[in-house]
Amino acid sequence: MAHTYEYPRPALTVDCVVFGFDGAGLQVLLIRRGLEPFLGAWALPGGFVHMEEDLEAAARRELEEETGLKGVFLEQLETFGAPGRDPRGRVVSVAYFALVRPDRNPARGDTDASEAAWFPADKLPELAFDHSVILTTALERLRGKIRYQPVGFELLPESFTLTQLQALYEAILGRGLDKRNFRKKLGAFDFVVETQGFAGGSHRPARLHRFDHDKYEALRSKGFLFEL
Amino acid sequence: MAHTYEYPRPALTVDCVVFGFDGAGLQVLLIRRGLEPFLGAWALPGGFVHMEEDLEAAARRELEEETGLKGVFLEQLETFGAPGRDPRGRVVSVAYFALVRPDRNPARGDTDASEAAWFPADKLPELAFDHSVILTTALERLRGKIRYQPVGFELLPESFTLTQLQALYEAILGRGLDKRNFRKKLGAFDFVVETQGFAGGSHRPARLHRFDHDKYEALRSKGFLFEL
DNA sequence: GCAAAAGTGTTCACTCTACACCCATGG
DNA sequence: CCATGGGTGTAGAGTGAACACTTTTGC
Repeated sequence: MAHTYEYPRPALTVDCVVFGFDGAGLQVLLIRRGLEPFLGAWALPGGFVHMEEDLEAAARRELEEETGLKGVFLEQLETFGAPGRDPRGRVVSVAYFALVRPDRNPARGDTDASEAAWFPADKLPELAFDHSVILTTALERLRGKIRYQPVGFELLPESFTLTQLQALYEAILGRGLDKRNFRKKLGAFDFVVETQGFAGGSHRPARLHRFDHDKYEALRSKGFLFEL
Repeated sequence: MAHTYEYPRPALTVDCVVFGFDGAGLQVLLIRRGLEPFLGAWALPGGFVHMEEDLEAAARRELEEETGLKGVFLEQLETFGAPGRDPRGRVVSVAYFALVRPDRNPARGDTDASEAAWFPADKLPELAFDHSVILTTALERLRGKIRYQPVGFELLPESFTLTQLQALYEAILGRGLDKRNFRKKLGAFDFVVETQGFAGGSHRPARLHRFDHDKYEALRSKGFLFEL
């Protein structure tokens, strides 16, 4: 069991593209850098991978340290390793993308620390390093993925109205959808089920629904393909 | 421009899952390891990333060094970094998948060196490290990808018969397709065009076709979605 | 009673699927 | 002339898209 590899090694980081949904538009969680380089610039949350630490675990750890988020949906996106992407030297970054429900979101409305903040996905500031590239990649992935996998539910509260769900799809896909067709298609899948609750407001209350993960898994394992 | 990061760092490698098509089934190119650990075992071609070397460049370099292949279709797959995946210590591997045309394939039928060999994708030997996991991931990705992106052409010669193309799709998707429907759908896309050539054989010659990359790009940029 | 959002069906066009026979060549 | 794979069309079912009005609630 030799201690091999006495070559110089690139440094290894993880970065997270965190998406949220505020009811109207898709949002991205950024942090303000407190260190050089790019001190004061906005950047994706992330940091160095420890020895003996799994990559996804590193992403979750950094996410919690820098934004307080835990237990979110997280999936590997792509690894960015162009020489020169970090002015300090060779740094390779494994990027993840995360989806956060608005109800378990400590950073939302966070004003005491100007360290983490949400930005509309279509109106982002300049970012440190190559983080804009990573972000664009993540957006494309999300747009592609939402069409054939039920990831959208990770951006809504546990129970939601069908109008909210439709607004989410419209925001991500960037185009309007027909209300009756949208609901008809959902009706065909039985993994979106009614709850007993209703949402309030100055108008007719909307029935709340939830995503039934077990029913979805049962269907999917039978070679079922979701498509919206 | 501090020389920061005096932490211990994981070692970084690239590994390539190389797919080929022999006219009947999907194949994977493996190499026999000449070093410990797993000496003599079959493994994915790959190796260490140099400092100052782009990740994809590293994958291409290793591919050429170990199999002689160059200029192939190559795309990043996923990064595997579980602690313990390499008995020598912490090694993180960025996996790529490659598609090679049978006509520019030096390794095919290679018998003098028992170093690289093709295996049917559904009948693989035990592999070193976690390479079986990587391979399974690559297969899933290929199956998913071929349905909405014209990657299949990267596995066929420059010009091919429609029967060959259909056989390829059937091999990857793992089910039979209707000949008339298959050809009807291709006819609707005008990026598969007739050439003047014919394939020989003891029977009626088949018209050769080719993939028109420019026409495809023109369509795709207009928001066109390929689906087979 | 009015403003605001919720909820609900039908028709038409198009796409997908199933299906069987004649054609061109080499031997 | 026969064996082998190449090449072609149609009908019926299913799916996707367009489209407008009634209901329920708070104020």
